[in-house]
This record gives sequence, C-alpha cells and structure tokens, in this order.
Amino acid sequence: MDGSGWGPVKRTRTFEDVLAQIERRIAEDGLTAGDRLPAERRLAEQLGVSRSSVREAMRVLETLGVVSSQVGRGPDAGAVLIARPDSALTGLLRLHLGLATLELREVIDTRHMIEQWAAARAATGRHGTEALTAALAGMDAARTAEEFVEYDTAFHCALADASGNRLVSAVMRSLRDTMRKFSVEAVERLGDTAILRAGHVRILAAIEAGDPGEAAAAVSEHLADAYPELFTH
Amino acid sequence: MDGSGWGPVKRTRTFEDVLAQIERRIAEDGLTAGDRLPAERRLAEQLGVSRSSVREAMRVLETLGVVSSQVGRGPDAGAVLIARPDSALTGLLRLHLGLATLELREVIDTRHMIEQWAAARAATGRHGTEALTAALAGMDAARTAEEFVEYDTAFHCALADASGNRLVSAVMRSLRDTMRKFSVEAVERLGDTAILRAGHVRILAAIEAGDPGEAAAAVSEHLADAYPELFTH
DNA sequence: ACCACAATATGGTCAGACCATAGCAGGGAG
DNA sequence: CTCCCTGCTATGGTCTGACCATATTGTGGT
Repeated sequence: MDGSGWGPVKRTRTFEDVLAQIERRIAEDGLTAGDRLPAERRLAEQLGVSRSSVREAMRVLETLGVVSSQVGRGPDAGAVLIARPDSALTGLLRLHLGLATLELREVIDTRHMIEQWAAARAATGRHGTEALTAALAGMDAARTAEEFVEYDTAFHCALADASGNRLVSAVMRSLRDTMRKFSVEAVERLGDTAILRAGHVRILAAIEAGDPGEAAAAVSEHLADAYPELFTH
Repeated sequence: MDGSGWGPVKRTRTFEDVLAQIERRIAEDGLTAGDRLPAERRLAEQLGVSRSSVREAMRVLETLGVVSSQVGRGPDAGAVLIARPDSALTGLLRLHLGLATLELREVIDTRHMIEQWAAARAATGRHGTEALTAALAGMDAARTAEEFVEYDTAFHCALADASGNRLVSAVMRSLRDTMRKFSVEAVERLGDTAILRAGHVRILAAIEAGDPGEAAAAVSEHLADAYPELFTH
C-alpha cells in the first residue's frame, strides 16, 4: 500500500481529450448538423496535439454517426456534423451479433416490442399514413423475396416513424438492417406472402381507425405469422 | 454522361479494409469475448498497411464496445475482445442529445416503452427478483438524491435484466446513464421519495404475483409520478 | 467569354522514431 | 532453495514529417 490514498490516476488518452474538446465546442457554440468542424491540421494546431490524435477522435465521431469527412476543397470539404444514429447502431448490432454477445432471438423480440408500441402510438397520433400506403403498394408489386423485403422494411420503418420518436425510429431501422438477410430467408421459407400482406392491411386499418389495442394485437399476430418458429415455445 | 455505365467507385479507406478483415477473422475463427487480437504492429505487417490505419480501426472497434486495449505486456495486454454494447450506446445517445438530434422527451418515452415491456416479461418469466429487492433496500437507506438515484437506476436496470433480453438491457442501461443528471434533478424537485418507493414495491409485487398487465400498469404510473411534467399533455 | 492549367486546401496513408507501462527473465542475496 | 531486485522486452500511445489523391479555386491565355 502506498499510503497516498489516491486511486489509480485515470489515464486519459490524447484523442479522448480531443473528443471532449470537440464535444464542448459543439455544446457551447450550439453546432448542429450541417456545420463544419475545423480542418484536421488546424484542430491539431489549436489543441496542441498531433494530427494522428485528431484523426483518431474523428474516427470515433464518425463511428457514432456524428461527423462525415469529405476530401477536397471548398465549402463541402472537411469534417461536417451529421446526425445519423442509424448507421452507428447498425454497425454495433452487426458486430455484437457476430461476437455472439446477442442472439437473433433477442433482436426479433426487441423488434416485437418496438413495433407494438409504435403501432399503438401511431394509432393515437396524428401522423400521416402515406408512407405506409406506398409501402403496401410496393409489396403488392414485388416479384422477388428481396424486393418484397425491401418494401416490407419500408413499411415497418414507416410504422416506427409514425410513432414520432426519432430514437425508436433509429433503433428500428438498425434492427431491420441487421435482420435483412434473415428476413429474406423467412419470406422464402414462407413461400406465399398473402398472409403477410393481409397482416399489413390489418395494421394500417387499425391505425387509421385510431384503435391502439387492435393495432398492437395486429402487429403481434403479424410477427407470429412471419416467424412461426420463434413463437412455438 | 461518361457512357461507362459504372457508378462512382466507392472509396474504401484503409482502416475500413482492416475493419473488414478483423471482422472476418472474428467470424471465421469464432472469436468471442476474452480472446486477444494480434498486436497493432503485427496486424499492420500481416495486412500490409501502416500502423496508423490499424489504430484507426481499433478506435472504431473500441467505440463500438467490441475491443479494449491495454498497454504493457503479458496475457492481458494488447487488444482484447469484449462485449460492452452499453458504453457504446451511452456515448451515442450523449452526443446526439448534444447535437439536438434527439430530445430528452424521446429518451424518456423510449424508457417508458422498455420498462413496461420488461416488467410484463419479468412477470411471466422465471428470473430471480433478488436484485430488485436489494435495490429497494438501497433506496430505503439512501440519504441523498444522488444515492437514491443510484439504487433507483439499479432497480430499473434489474427490471430490464429480468426480461432476459440482453439487447433491451443494454439499451436500458444506456438510457439511464444518459439520464442520470436529469433523474437527480427530478428527485430533488419531488422532494419526497415515498411515492417513488411505493411505486417500486407495487411493480415488484406484480412481478412476483406473475401479473403482466398489473406490472405494466404499475410501471406506467410510476413513471408518471417521477416525471409529472411530461405527462400533462 | 471561355477554357486549360496551376495553386491550394482538404483528408488519406505511410514510415520511423520515441515514450510509458507492465509483465518477464535472470541473477544475486539471504 | 527462496526471495527480491534489476534490466529486458512487448505492448499501446504519441509525435513528426513527408507524400498522395481529390476537389475547388484562381489565373492566364485564347
């Protein structure tokens, strides 16, 4: 025991400092999506660190869906603030599924939770249903499983959008991106999409009728139709 | 039109290649949490890239909660695979709240959704309730708002854990981390924690009684007690 | 007025050096 | 034989300086 009474000093890496500084500037200057950050070299000079450290901080911000970097020159070049939580979440889910931190079952359960909630929300809210209708038409016209899933994804994401909660929307989008491959397999296994299409119609009708309970129930049965093997326990 | 028929070639940065390679190795070799990645210098040599590019890839993986780097030597040094989606999600939420991509209202709504679902799940599942009981005791003994919130957080996270879904658990943890400051303010504004404690008891009782509907209702009213200003619409 | 070409600002990449840290190996003291 | 000290070494962390690729901007000639 060293008797100092101090815990181990938290090692702060340079790029974490840079990150904190950038975050502070975003908060203080009220920067939002579309605004530019200083160039890497300039930022390095301002903060008294090397460009490598600035770049590592940029990679983090890029990973979190907060900045996007363009090369070249002009008003659009450099690091620009963006607001894309979706891609960040998608990468996170994909990697953790690969690492066996998460199982597909958990992803689908989460989707179940979100969609029931979003459908009930949409039924009581006053968001338009145009996107939902358009997705239905796309599914009717689809000729392959891939194409069907594309519009199916659009329908379910529009459902989440209709909840009016951007965080839930972002999570929903990531879940669908992550599950894309499995969705196609599920549709091919089913063979016929009539049941799924009927489910969508029922969901949409419940929302337009303003019946949250029915909307949630419709979503629940729809998912049971799509993934029968997961609801047999 | 250039007549080539080729779209713009997707620019692939070196660190993205490195990322893909590492991801491939994780999948092929079946690596999981606890396994070590090669050292940065070695990886750079193997892949024929500079160490900087490898390091940028590492920052990404670290940001996503997939690796953790330790300096020094020995079995625990180097880049080790971990499975911490929570911290990654927390950083993501914090930054996007700062960027005004998300509003606190949306975060709390999401929490509402998760907790209702998790409580209903816990009521029908067969997970233990020891963690919930322990958190209750901690709240009873708490002397400051900070201390109370600490155990309150533990209670609500244990609730999410009891749902048996690790993805939902991780999201819950991130939401609470993100909201910590606001939670303390809410408790201080309330002054008395008796109502909140009673709400917890009711939730726990419903879960132990195996009544999902009552559990969800108890959660809903509990949140309305905690954030009255958000439920006045 | 227009076009070709140079200048320049930006991110992307690399090589090489040095530092701090933490386990490890070997040798000397007891 | 055991124990401790010391130097070795593998690891990530940081910096410097260079060069490349790209895209806009400026300039000069036609």
